[in-house]
Amino acid sequence: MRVDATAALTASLIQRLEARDSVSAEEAAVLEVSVQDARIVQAGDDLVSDGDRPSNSSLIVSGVAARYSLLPGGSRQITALHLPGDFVDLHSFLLKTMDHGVLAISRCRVATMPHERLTEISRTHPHLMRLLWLMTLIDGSLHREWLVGLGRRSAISRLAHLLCETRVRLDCVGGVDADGFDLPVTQADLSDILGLSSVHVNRVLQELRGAGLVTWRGARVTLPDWPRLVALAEFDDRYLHLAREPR
Amino acid sequence: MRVDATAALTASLIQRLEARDSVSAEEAAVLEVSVQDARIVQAGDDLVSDGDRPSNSSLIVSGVAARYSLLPGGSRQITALHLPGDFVDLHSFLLKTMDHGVLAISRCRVATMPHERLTEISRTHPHLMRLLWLMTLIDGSLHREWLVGLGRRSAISRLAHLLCETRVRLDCVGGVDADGFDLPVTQADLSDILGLSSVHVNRVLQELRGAGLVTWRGARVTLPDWPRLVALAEFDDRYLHLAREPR
DNA sequence: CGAGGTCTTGAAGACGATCAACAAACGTGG
DNA sequence: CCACGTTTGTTGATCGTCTTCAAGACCTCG
Repeated sequence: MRVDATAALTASLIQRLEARDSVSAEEAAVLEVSVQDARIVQAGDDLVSDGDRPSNSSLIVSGVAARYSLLPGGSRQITALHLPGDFVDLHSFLLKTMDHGVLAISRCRVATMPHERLTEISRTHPHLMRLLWLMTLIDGSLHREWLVGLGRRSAISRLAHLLCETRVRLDCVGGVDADGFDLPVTQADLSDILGLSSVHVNRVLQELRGAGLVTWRGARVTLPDWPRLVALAEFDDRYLHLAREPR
Repeated sequence: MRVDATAALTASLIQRLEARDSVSAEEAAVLEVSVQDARIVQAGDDLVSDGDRPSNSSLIVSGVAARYSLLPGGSRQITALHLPGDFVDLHSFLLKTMDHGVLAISRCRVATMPHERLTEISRTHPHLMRLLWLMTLIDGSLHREWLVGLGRRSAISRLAHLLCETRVRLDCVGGVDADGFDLPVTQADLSDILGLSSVHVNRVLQELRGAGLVTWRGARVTLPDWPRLVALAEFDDRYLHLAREPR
């Protein structure tokens, strides 16, 4: 399904890049003309599937998506959560073959950039290309932080950490207001992110609610006591690399 | 400490790159002149520390290193194991500040490439730069596979998987012979890789030994029944992206 | 030969999984 | 707008994997 490209598709992407370095008008223009083809992906559908060899990379314009791997036994592990402005499969530009899938957690508006344009950018706009590289490096940094969580954090602090991380990431693209933010993720999804059973996610979430650290009704999340949540999560946002500096 | 650069410092790196795409003579030469300054790092010492802002990136010439994060409570999670030919902190080129440390697990020979040379390569040799980007993307791919392991695999299959992965990766750089390979990693190190206690690693390792899947004396590892080990680990090497194709 | 690190073993207990049943919320069509 | 079916969330009981604590054996290397 196609939709009109009314609003700038690259707005959130550029916001993300601008949080790390300055983007010249020319670079912004290059992105603008390279990112096209907005489409809607329904919740539960794959943006890209395991084994695909995409000829373009997908940029989330709105909605939430997740990278996931399925094990032979049927269990699922989500390895990343992607928000507006994220290039979910930028790595397929060089990796060529997808070794995991990406699915829409909520209804997503998705735009694409052809891989030939990326090759071209690598020849003509080295700095812009370094910024795109940087985005994949930050993905890696998130992966490492999740590894620390899965390996060494308790269930409750893992969940608290995810909420802290998501709040900060959403804040970058204007997804947070005074009341909190929308996170259209089920407890079953959460369990596949956190490496827990959905029953345990439910119990741990109730603990956080009981402690007055989280409210979560429908998709609406509020974090009434940020400092205590950060302390419980041992959250330190350095790994998000939010400093603006020449790259 | 400095050592003479007798053998080519970039041999393993180029071997790794050549496993994914062809490297032109000129590109190899660029790497050769950019990678310098071989030094020895003793086992247990940091190659790079959390918080550092390196002005060059470190390439492992020989030995084994690990990326790790320390939690406030003192526990440690290892997020990657690095072998000869790995650029352990290539990402610091763009991330600028290290958000984790890299330590020598065994005595390592380490060479470095200045970040200015990387910037230069990004301007003058876009294809070579894409290959370096690719190396960081493969790191990310390994991170995701480890996430799947920590989140969804049992202790025994996690350990089996690590052994499969390490065998294949070492094989790429000629680190495997008919008898097996050297993996100078203690059970305590293993426990920080696998997110387990060292006691449990010991027990699980004995299970693998008992099943005739692994022998491990000192640093020497052999895997007498590869097919059964692969099956137990549910190991599928696609995520290592070992196909040679234009990138 | 001694000393520190590494490996091994046992016992007890915690954290989270699994199974099962039910309640609540949601969305879809009548 | 309500009825209905399906998905999502909640609760209880039981079970298993892995942790923790502790002590002793083994090795390796100065």
